[in-house]
Amino acid sequence: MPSSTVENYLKQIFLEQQINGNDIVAMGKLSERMEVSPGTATSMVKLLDKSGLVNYEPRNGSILTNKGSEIAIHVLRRHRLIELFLVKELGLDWSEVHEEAETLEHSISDKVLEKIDIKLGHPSVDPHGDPIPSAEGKIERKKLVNLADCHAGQVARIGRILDQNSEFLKFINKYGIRPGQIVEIKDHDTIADAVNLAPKNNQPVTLGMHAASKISVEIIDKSSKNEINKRQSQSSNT
Amino acid sequence: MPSSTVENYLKQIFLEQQINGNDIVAMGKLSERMEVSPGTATSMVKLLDKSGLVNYEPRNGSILTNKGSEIAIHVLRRHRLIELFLVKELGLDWSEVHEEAETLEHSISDKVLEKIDIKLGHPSVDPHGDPIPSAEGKIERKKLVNLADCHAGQVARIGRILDQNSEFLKFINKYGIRPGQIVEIKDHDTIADAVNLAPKNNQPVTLGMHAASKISVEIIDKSSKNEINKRQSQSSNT
DNA sequence: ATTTTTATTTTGATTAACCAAAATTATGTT
DNA sequence: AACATAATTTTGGTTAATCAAAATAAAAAT
Repeated sequence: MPSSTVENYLKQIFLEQQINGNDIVAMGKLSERMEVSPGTATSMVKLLDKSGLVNYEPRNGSILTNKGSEIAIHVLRRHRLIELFLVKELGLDWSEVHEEAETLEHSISDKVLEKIDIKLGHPSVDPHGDPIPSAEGKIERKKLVNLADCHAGQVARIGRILDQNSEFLKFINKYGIRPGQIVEIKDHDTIADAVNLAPKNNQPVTLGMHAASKISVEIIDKSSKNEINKRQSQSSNT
Repeated sequence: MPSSTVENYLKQIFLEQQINGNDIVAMGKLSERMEVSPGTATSMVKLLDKSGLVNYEPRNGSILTNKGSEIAIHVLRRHRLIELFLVKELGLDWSEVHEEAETLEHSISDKVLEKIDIKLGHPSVDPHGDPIPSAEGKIERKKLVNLADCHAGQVARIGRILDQNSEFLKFINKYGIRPGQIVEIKDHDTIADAVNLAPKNNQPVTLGMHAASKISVEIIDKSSKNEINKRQSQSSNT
């Protein structure tokens, strides 16, 4: 049974792989994510390699094995189900559940986890819009696009909020912008550096491009002129 | 912030004090409860003494300070609220929640704990009938009596089940014997070495004296069989 | 009052995680 | 190519929690 430290290393490697296209993860990046000294990360990764959880290439970095990946995904499942549970069942604010889940993800048994999963009706996304892996480890991956790259006339579903900042979350939530919500892009003005969007059943709201770039969406209706989406939507946290 | 190891030491000392009349706890007893070698317990207790959580008398034993007691009670509150939550909200069986709570009691934040407390309606006993300390650390202490010492005609509320054995719990549960349940003692026969009791809305059951001694109750009506008992309202706590 | 038994403490070692700082190797720049 | 910079690994050391086995002290039995 992996310690919670080991689980965290695997999780961080996994998350980093997610945004770098499954490339090998540099020791610097890992030690930064884990908030430990580089030397510590090195010796840890050697141990993980020895137990067959990562492949470690000295002077280069490390990448998860299947076994390591499985564990990481399971941790992520726990984390995200717990987050949703805390919001939906216990009424915590979505801005505060991340920290809570950070510790609970290592102490909840599979038995309790599955009860939670049932109670929530086998949900597929957590309160930040991050996908919840299935019990079998499958992650439903949607092609998300940055809101700042959308065009006027498009209809989209809010996917993920990339900024976990509590103030930001409260702000957008107030205007009806939250994962799952359908919105229509009313206007995208490069000169004004702003996007105007109307969440269904809500007043339209105008966001500056910087704020818009913290929100990634899934395009439902491409009905406007077609262009290439350049900005990548990346996940910041779990 | 005390480590979960420290929390466990304090909890075990507290529990042992409870049953030995707040006397000093011998190192042997502690090391046995903690399932560590005697030497380990000794060195740990020295540290606890240094941090003002216990008073350690070499060659004699240790006893909690107020500070240590406060922490122990808080851990117990967490443990018991979690147990009840797992049974009531997530539908786990009361025979399996003890183990789960054993780890969760160290990782749940006070914020989440209070949400759970609210959701459960500030309960005062856990699924085994053990009292749940209040947020302020008060423990409601009822005068409980052994079922084996009750007399025919008495009406009592099941208090605690002293045997955590899963089979036993399942058995008595099947016959409606569980904490909070009101029962009437129909017969107490020393010769037959048995007690016959009728849980409200259930068939009467006969228990051998040994089994009966694993159940402690709170006497509600001391009247012997010469009086008509008026029913009082009961809570539907399970 | 000795001896034996039991309880407790000490000693020396181990393991998982960590750090700081020195040594090494790659990378980038002139 | 030679030097400077950045990333990585090594080295030596720390802390919390543990154990086994030796040493000591207290309690019980003879």
